[in-house]
Order: sequence, then structure tokens, then C-alpha cells
Amino acid sequence: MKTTAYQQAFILHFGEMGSRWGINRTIGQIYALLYISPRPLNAEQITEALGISRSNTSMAMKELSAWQLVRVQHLPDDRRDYFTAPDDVWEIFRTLVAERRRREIEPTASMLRGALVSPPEQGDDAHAAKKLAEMLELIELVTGWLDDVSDLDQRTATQLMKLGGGVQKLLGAGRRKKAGKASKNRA
Amino acid sequence: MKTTAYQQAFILHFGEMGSRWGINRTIGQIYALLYISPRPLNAEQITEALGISRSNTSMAMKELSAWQLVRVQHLPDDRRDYFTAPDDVWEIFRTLVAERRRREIEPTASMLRGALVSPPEQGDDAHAAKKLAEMLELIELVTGWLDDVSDLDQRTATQLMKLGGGVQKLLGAGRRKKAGKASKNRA
DNA sequence: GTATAATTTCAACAATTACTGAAAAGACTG
DNA sequence: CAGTCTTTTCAGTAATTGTTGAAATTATAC
Repeated sequence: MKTTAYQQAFILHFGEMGSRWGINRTIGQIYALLYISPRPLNAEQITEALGISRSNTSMAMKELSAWQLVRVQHLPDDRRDYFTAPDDVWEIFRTLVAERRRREIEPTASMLRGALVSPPEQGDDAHAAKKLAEMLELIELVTGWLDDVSDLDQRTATQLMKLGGGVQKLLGAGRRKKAGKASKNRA
Repeated sequence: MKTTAYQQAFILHFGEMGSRWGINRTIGQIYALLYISPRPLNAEQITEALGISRSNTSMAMKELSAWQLVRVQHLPDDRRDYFTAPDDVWEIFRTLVAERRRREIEPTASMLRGALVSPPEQGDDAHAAKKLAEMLELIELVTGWLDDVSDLDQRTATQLMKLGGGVQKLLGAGRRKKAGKASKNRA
């Protein structure tokens, strides 16, 4: 597996962004490679294309599998594992959102629920409990909404996104926070 | 500044989650402390409450300021800086979304635009370019939508969120991806 | 100006996270 | 089952990131 300069640029960018996204460089690069690859790749091809160690590839694939971001398939008369990223970028997006929610939001929501079972009623603790409740309310609103939206088919979701702030008209009562500039009904 | 056990639990949780959120423990703890504090705190109070070094506090505040997540104010006859988190959890949320977008999404969007100025038209590079275009389209759709929604006032945004998947009715044509279970018009 | 208070910088050190090579484990073939 | 191919594990090391104390800087007061 050799990569073209065009592919390299994309792969290296994902590697660099990896740290900002809370994944490591290797994983970012591998996912970029799989995403643009027109065919499934096996671990050896990935290792060679990126110039990393075979064991590093193995660990990265394990991590990507845990995130549900890759699929494994097999070719006839070849017992190696071949990996692909889902074709549909929307599906990838939904998976990312769901997994980040599970790992980064749920533990906090759960902690907050626990802290609010019998909230303190006096002093600074009472104030803290109030803030905790506000945070939990926001989290539940946003994650509940994500639940609903992830149940929409892509076409409806796209329509909803394109509608953007125009939703206020449908809702009737909404008022703009700031004047002007916001787009409506993007092409 | 001493913290109660109730406050400690929240602060420590944020510290632990910090690494998952791509910030460090100190910053997570400080933000938790400020968020639940009923009054502004100066660097010395933060240092003492969390048992960290004064210089660590200084660097963390710099980082939080860069994220626009804290405000500085002053008290009469006291020249120390006093820090607060915004009162409104929605405002914090909007800031987080905006900053993550700026740091984690925009650089990629910009790279993709560059790679698509004169896209290759043959071979695997052409396929790669197609995938890049799909990714950019998704990014622009989602970030454009975020722009619009962040212009809505909180009341409208809340209404929109509560509507959830019910939006399909307003849009008319949407079809459910999966049957059943999704909530509509959450309380 | 000098003295004092508050904050920031930064080099050294600590802790954590990432990567590798070698060895072990697993999977299939004949 | 022995032999071969493939994947995984893991201890050691490299690289990165986080934290500190001491010194430098900035701001204010006298």
C-alpha cells in the first residue's frame, strides 16, 4: 500500500488533529486512511502505508472497534482481517456523537442524578445543588434531543439542519437573540 | 476557602472527567469550583481549595480565559483578580460549542476546502476527493445549523429541543428511521 | 523613585500516554 | 498433531503533557 501525496495530506492532517479530538495520532491517521480508501485494508497494509509498527496498528484497530467506527470483513481465500470505515459519513457522525455522549456525558449525568437524590437545603451546598440541577437539566434536554434526532432518517435530519433558525417561524413564539446576519434556509 | 464534602464530590468528578474532555484535571476542578461557587474567587482561594500550586492556578486561569469560560472582576479596595463562571449554564454551553468548533472543526473544514479547490479527477485520488467533499458538506451543514441555533434565544432553543423528533410533523415529509420508542414533546 | 502585592513565566521534574519489538496466543491447514 | 500465518499482549522505552518552585514581571501605593 502506497499513498499519493493527495491522500497523505489528508491523513497527516487527521493525525495532527487527533490530539485535539482526544484520540491519538495513529488512530487519527488510520481512520483517515480507511475513510478515503476505496477498498478494505488489512493490518499489514495499514502498517506499511503509515510507517508504524504492526502492534501499534493492532491496538489502534481495537480502539476503533470499541468506538464502533470500523467494520471487519474477509476476502475469499484470505484469512486476514480487512477493515473499512462506514461508507456513509452521516453514519460515522452519528456513531461519534453517540459514543462521545456515552463516554463523556453519561458518567456526569449519572453523578449529578446521584448528588440530587437528597439535595442539601441550606447554605452554600444548597446553592451548589441548584447549579447541579441546572446542569443536569441542560444535559437531559440536549441528550434527549440527540436521541430524537438520531431516530430521524438522514433526509429529514438534513432538512431540519437546513431549516436552521427558521424553525422559530414554525414554533411561532421565538424571538431572535441578535439581529440580522443569521442565514435562513441555506441551499 | 474550604469546600464541603458535597462540593468536593462534584469538583473531583470534573477533575477526573477532565482528561476525557480533553482538558486537564486542574482545569476541570477549577471550573467545577467556580461553577458552584456563590461568589467570585481569587487565585489564592482556588489554590487553597484545590491543594495545587499557585503557578498551576495561574496557568489554568489563562487557559480558561482563552476558552472564554471565565470572567474576571474586582472588589473594592482589593486588587486581586476575582474569577467567576457565567451564571447561565446555557451560556457556558454555547461558549463550549463555539470554542470546540473553532479549535476542532474549523481547521479541518479549511483543509478540506483547500483540498477541493482543484480536485483530482481520476483514480483513487478522485475517490478520496469525493469522500472529502462528503465530509465537508456534513461539516458545513452542521456548523451552519449551530450558527443559526446559537442565534436563537434560550426559550426558543429549549422549545426546539423539547420538540425533538416531533419536528418531522412540522416538516411534513420526514419518515422515522426506526419504529416506536422515541419520545415526543418531553415535559 | 522604592516597597509591596499580585501575577506570570519558565526550567526542572513528575506523571501520563503512545509506540515498539519480542514473545505469546489464536486460527487454520494438511 | 506439527507447521504456518495472523493477531494480540505486554514490558520497556520514547514522547508528550502536567505540575511545581523560584525568579521575573507587572501593577499599585507611598
